[in-house]
Amino acid sequence: MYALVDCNNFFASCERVFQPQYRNVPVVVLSNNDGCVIARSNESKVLGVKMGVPIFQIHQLVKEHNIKVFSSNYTLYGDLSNRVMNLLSTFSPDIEIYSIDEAFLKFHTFSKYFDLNDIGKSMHRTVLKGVGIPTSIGFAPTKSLAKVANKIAKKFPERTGNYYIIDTEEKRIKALKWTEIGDVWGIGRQFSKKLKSINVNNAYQFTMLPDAYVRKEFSVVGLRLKHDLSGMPTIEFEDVKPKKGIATTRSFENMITDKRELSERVSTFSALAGVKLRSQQSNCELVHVFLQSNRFRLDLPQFNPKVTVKIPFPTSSTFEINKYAQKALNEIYQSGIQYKKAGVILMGISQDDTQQLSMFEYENPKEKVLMKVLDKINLKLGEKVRFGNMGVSKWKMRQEHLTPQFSTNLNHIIKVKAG
DNA sequence: TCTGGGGTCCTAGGACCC
DNA sequence: TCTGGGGTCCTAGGACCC
Repeated sequence: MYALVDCNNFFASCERVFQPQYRNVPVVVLSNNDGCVIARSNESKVLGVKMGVPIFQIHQLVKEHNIKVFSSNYTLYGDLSNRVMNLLSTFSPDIEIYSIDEAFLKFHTFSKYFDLNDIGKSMHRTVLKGVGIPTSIGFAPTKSLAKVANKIAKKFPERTGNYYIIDTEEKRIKALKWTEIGDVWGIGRQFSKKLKSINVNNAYQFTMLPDAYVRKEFSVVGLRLKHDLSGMPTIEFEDVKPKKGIATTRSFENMITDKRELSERVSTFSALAGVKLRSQQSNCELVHVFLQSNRFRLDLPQFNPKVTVKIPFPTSSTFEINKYAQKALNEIYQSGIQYKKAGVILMGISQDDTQQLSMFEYENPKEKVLMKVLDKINLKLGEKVRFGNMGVSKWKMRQEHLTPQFSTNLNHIIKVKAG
């Protein structure tokens, strides 16, 4: 049996952990630069706040209903996520951290030694008490069915006690008939449209389609999903794998035309991507750099150049990465365009322990050591060491509603008064 | 005025090889 | 008039996820 544990309205719930006064008021959390709504409390959902809407489009609603607005605080969310995952891993050694707010757990010998009802109740209680985050839990014999069970638990918290178990054929069929096709894990907008056009409106109907048809129209991905939903474990439980691509991309607060300014951003993106790369003990051989104009300003010329450049040897050094990223920027930059977004993506990733030595060119071995020291200093002191071309003009994201880093910064920790 | 960021996997088609 | 066949590898783009 698998369990899928999902934190309810995760970012919104995180903001409430240290600010209980917002527990019963509508809350939303915004994306970078305070752009779009990326998390909503139940109260906000009821008010009709849609996922992904630009906040400026709902100013009226926010004002009318006193919706509490937060800028995103990823340091806080990341830390609370770690705490949740640590608690969950005490329930089973087999845990797949699927995203910042979701994890699959595997239970091998469930019915003999454990009662899933006990486990479900206990997991919810433990995480709520230990971190302050409410969760929903779904149990089922396959991962996609655990997703379905989870949705039921989330939809009917009172009736289910925040967990739901699919452990019989009757419950499986009933659950699938209840699940709208567009809500199925792996069925997105396009697939859902296509399925509805042939009158497949729920998950059960999808599992009744012929294999050959599903394979042809929805590729092997769709076929695997069909089997998994039918009760045959097909979507595999996965161990932690190093990432195959590492991206650092940002929209700018304002549009940028100047090449030097772009070059500073690219340097910073290179450095951030380098840190992520080294933290998973990897090296990269390809650097992809892109620029984008403002896609919402159709009155302005649109230009979205991109290029991938090869580094002659695998490296994890910020110096090397940035050298080639700058080269890439030089290749694609055109003056006279107002750019709104840029990014650096590292690809061609290999692991430290499977290093191919290049015959002609290689990295200065001192760089590895230097980067190690640098990462340590920055971890300890918080981004004190910067590279020359990252520039001194410290640009800032718009974050007008940012909460403190309650759980990761000593200066932000809540003080409790005695007496 | 204002519009996110970071991933995965699969497929089709082109380049290239013998 | 007429122009092989069978592979591999790589990449861009599209679908999906949170």
